Amino acid sequence: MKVAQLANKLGVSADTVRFYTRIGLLNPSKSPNNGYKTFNHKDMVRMQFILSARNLGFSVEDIKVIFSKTDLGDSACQLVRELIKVKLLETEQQFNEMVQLRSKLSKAIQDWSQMPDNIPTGNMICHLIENTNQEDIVSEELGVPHYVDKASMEIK
Amino acid sequence: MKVAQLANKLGVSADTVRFYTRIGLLNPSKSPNNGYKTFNHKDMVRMQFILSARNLGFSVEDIKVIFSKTDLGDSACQLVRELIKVKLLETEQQFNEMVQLRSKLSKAIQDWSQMPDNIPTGNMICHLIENTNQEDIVSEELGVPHYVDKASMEIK
DNA sequence: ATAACTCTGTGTGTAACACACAGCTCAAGA
DNA sequence: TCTTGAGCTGTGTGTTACACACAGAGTTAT
Repeated sequence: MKVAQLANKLGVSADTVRFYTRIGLLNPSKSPNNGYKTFNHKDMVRMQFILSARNLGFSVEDIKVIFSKTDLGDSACQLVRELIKVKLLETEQQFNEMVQLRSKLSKAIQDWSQMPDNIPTGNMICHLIENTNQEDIVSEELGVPHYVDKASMEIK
Repeated sequence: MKVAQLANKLGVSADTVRFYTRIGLLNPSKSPNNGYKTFNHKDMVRMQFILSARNLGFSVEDIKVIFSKTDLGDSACQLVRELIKVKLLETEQQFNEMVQLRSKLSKAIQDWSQMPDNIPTGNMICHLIENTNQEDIVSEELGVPHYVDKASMEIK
């Protein structure tokens, strides 16, 4: 199999396949006559693994570390279990940030619909943004963030 | 005010101030004797605006566009209102992806705790990851994604 | 043979900074 | 006055996971 064939088969771009090869995640053999990369079944399994892991949020670096074990014949299961726990924590954090940002945005859209269009002055560039943030600071100081979506905090 | 003074005052790094200057968001004057950047009150207002806008999720590019209006003395309010609507849509999308990822991760952690540590074979690198994704594909085909957190879909 | 297409490696761009570095400036102490 | 140490400067590179561009070589169909 050549680059484009593997890429089509797995629904990714040829550039993606080249990228993973370039950084050493894939090691296809090279055709002796034209130098083209040649992928066999094991390479495809490897590529599928990469895509599955990326799908679960593993970074390319994570995958490198995983391969460094499995390429020695060792099980990566324990490592994978540890990595995914870290991933979940990171995701939780990002999730919370998204919730806050989302609330902030929708509140801003509401509030701003009532406010006039002001022209910039020496102290104020766009009062919508500048005043919005004033409020945020006050809220944070009081420990009462706006519009926190409690229901979305639990994992199901 | 010099770089570090402004940075300290607003709680960011000196590199951040230099970065915004480098890309043209800030235009401090230069001290004629030593070439140091010199920030006045207007520069500080500008920097505060940048930080507030970034806080609301505006990109540096967005801010450039906003300044291109306000620097001509025009109101940016309407533009800002439009930009934030786009931002909210993007955030919604990312939020949904986070929810799905989070569910996927926590489900994987649960499922994997029961599964053995296998050694890689020619067709399987880490059965945890490879089997997990099989399930995902099935779910998507059936249109029944795992563990979607309905409560977190509404904006409050 | 020629056109039309695919493949190759390599280099650059993306977002928003962080970090490094060589060299200049400056205030203070000995 | 000299030195020391801190702070400043611009510029270059690294970060993530690819996408895109490009010149040149290989392949396929007519």
